[in-house]
Amino acid sequence: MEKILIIEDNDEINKLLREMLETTGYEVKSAFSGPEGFLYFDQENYSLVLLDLMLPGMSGEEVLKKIREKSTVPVIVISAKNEIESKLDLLENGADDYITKPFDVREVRARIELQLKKHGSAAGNGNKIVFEELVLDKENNTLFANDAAIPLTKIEFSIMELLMKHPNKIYSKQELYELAWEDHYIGEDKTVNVHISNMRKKISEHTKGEYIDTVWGIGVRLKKA
Amino acid sequence: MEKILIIEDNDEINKLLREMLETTGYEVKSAFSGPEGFLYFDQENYSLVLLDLMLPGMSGEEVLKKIREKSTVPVIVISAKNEIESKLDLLENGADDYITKPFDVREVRARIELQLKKHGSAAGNGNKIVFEELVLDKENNTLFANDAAIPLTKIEFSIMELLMKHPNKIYSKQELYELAWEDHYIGEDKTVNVHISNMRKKISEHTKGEYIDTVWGIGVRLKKA
DNA sequence: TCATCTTTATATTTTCTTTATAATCTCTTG
DNA sequence: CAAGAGATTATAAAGAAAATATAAAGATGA
Repeated sequence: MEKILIIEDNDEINKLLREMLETTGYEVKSAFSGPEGFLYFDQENYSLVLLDLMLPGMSGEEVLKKIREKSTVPVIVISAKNEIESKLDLLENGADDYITKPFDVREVRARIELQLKKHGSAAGNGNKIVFEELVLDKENNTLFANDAAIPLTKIEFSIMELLMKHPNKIYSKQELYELAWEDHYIGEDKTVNVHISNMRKKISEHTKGEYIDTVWGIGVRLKKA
Repeated sequence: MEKILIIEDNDEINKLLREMLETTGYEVKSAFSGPEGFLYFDQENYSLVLLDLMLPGMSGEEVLKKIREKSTVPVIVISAKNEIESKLDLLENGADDYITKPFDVREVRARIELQLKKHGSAAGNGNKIVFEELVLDKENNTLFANDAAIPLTKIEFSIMELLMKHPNKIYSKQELYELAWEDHYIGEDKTVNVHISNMRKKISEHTKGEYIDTVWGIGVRLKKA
């Protein structure tokens, strides 16, 4: 099912959109401030984001910018007529469409469906984890780096899944071993090292920066280049 | 250091409170909607919560109720005079104190300090230690000085952790050696000196004052510049 | 057999310790 | 109170040790 994120601080409008979308058959998450919205966005994969411009905590423009640093998910901006007119450059700054208040819910629905179709419904649904240039696809045991498919073996996938689920968290080799192998650690970090090394080699053929970062004496983590 | 959570959707008021509290020496997290606030609350341990009543997404009353299902953390409600008068029963519903808008920041501070003292400041919290400009993050083995990340090695981290856990306490080199190395002291203070020196160098690139202070003939301690 | 995983062996990198020398402080003494 | 000896600490740089990287050979299992 397609998941849609609504970031809108006005309770009534938020609720209105939410009910319309849920009736239509989407799964909906509501956020009521800029930071809250971005937080949800960062935690899960959404098929589309509805974004108000006037938000407490962080403006819609900022939210859009931060989303665009990470993802190409369709974003539809919603805002008052006068706000949007001065900000038509939003479309250049990463928004895919915009809707002015007051709006007709049917129009909103139509534009959402258009965007979803346009974006090929292929994008971020269910079982994919995204981090910067990397997309881990659970269905195929495959890692995509800038759309280049990198096949991973079972253990490689387990390790990568852990790293990508919690980027920036440092995993000791022991943790990786126990979690990826589901076995007890017996002082064998060498094997882990080999897998890491192999993955680095594969990944770096398709990316600019390095992603698997060694923290000497502690472990490894996923980190932006 | 005490961490305080502000849940207030008005950007200006949020900022005002935040700046006042940070100046006073608290670590502050700002939320701008009800759900966002509760989410933060659920993720970390805070010593105190400042809660507005009129919030998008979830009312202050609801937030308070959900907080009380989980915690006895002191909550100070902030709201407009007329709102609060009709809701004096808040104090019965879990709030520890209330402040009416417009407020004097000094009064807010006084009430916060009162609540913290009352509550014994006991709350065992997460994995960051803060001292002045410095934040030691256990997750990343990293020291932040004014938000600049300073990577520490394993031993450096151990030493810094000790110093930051008990600022102003003087550690002899022997103590540092035995605690950081988990080994017995064999008359070698030179190594400790080198590590201290290296850390000072790294830190001073990002801070104004010196933090690691030598007490001649006794040892070293963490001390504000 | 084939692909994957593990082990082995060696190279590389980073960190830790030692060494050597300079700078700083304390305390004595005139 | 100033000067200087002796002790303590600071720092740079070299050497030793530890941790990790990688290639390639061997083991395992469908």
